[in-house]
Amino acid sequence: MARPREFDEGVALQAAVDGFWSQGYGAASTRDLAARMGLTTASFYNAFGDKRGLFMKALDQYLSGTLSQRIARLDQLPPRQAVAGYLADVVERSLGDPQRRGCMLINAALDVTAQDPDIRAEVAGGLGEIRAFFLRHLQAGQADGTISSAQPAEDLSHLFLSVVVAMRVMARLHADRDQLEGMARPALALLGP
Amino acid sequence: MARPREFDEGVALQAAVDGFWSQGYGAASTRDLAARMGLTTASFYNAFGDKRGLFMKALDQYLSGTLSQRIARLDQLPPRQAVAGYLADVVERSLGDPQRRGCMLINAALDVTAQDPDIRAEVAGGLGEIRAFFLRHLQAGQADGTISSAQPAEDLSHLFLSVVVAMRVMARLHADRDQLEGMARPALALLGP
DNA sequence: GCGGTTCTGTATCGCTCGCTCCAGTTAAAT
DNA sequence: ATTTAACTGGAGCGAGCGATACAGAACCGC
Repeated sequence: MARPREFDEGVALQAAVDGFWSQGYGAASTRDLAARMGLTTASFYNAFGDKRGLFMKALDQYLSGTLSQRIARLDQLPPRQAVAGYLADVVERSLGDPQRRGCMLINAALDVTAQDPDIRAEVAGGLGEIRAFFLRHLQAGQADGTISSAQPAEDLSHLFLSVVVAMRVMARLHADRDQLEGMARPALALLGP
Repeated sequence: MARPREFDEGVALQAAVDGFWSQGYGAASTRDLAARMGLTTASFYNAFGDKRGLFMKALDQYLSGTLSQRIARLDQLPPRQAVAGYLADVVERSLGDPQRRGCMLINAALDVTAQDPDIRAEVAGGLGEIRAFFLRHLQAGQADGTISSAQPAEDLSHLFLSVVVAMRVMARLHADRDQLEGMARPALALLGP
């Protein structure tokens, strides 16, 4: 019936993720985003609505890509290794990015976008997924005795989430490996011998 | 020699702190800031140079006000109470702010301003002060036996900093008391009985 | 190959941004 | 009282912003 798109929506969206990730919502201009995505202004607005809509789609893509993939991979491990593995993964990702962009989800939490209820809900949902991952494995580990039950799994899951969040913030400030691993060590000590 | 200022620099600067705090660096326009501060554009630039300069002065004011005062107050307490008191203080401040602005210092860490080396250094310095506070009291507590020495004070100080950072991030997402105190409880458990 | 529909490319729109300029005002120094 | 230097008020600069308009190009079903 009509002329087909000349670009791949998924590829373009990933370029938008990169743009928002490294520049933040406010600082990423629609012109720059469109250029990164290889689109003209018209195609940009035609395909993605407006800047806010694009951001929400980009956040979706980030969550269902980076985050969900990591969780799925670590879910295969025994509880204790899954928990420790998540922290180790965050350290490596943080140190491995020369741009020190941190985590798009956590960056968004402190961005102005957090004043937008829809976006705030999506960010809170993403962080909730991370906490649910920790809670799931902490409970499993406490059930099979590989993780100490001295602290409630609920509380521990909050603590592990807070370590992840803080690592990502510190990573943006060019924290080194000692600082990041220093955060993780005492938290992991709570899991018991 | 000349006409004196009609405004108080400290009062105006505090208004700028509020503006940057609630809106962030990028989203706070010079027009809005000047209006909050009760200044015309000319006086604004005359007195504070430019937006970036104002932000750095505002960050200074925030650090030497809010942060240093809290540290000075808690330094009077015994080590264990000082550490626990800091966390309790952050919880109350976070929940007590109806705007949920979090902490200006930590907001700045994830703002675009963090790409500016000078600002990043100042933010890192502020966070370093918080960690130094924890380290000081953790070491004192380990020395007098009121705090467990099972974990190195260095590592613990990183963990407590990460709890503070994460609390402030979560506060912006309207986290409730359970979440914030859930982060604190296991961390405090590491201090021993 | 033709009609209809959706795409692309470019030229803007109206607005706000950070910042500057300058005439006019004020008050200390002489 | 005059000079002089700093401050005030407000207009306005160029640039960039998010978003739109519209003409033409490309493809599908027929």
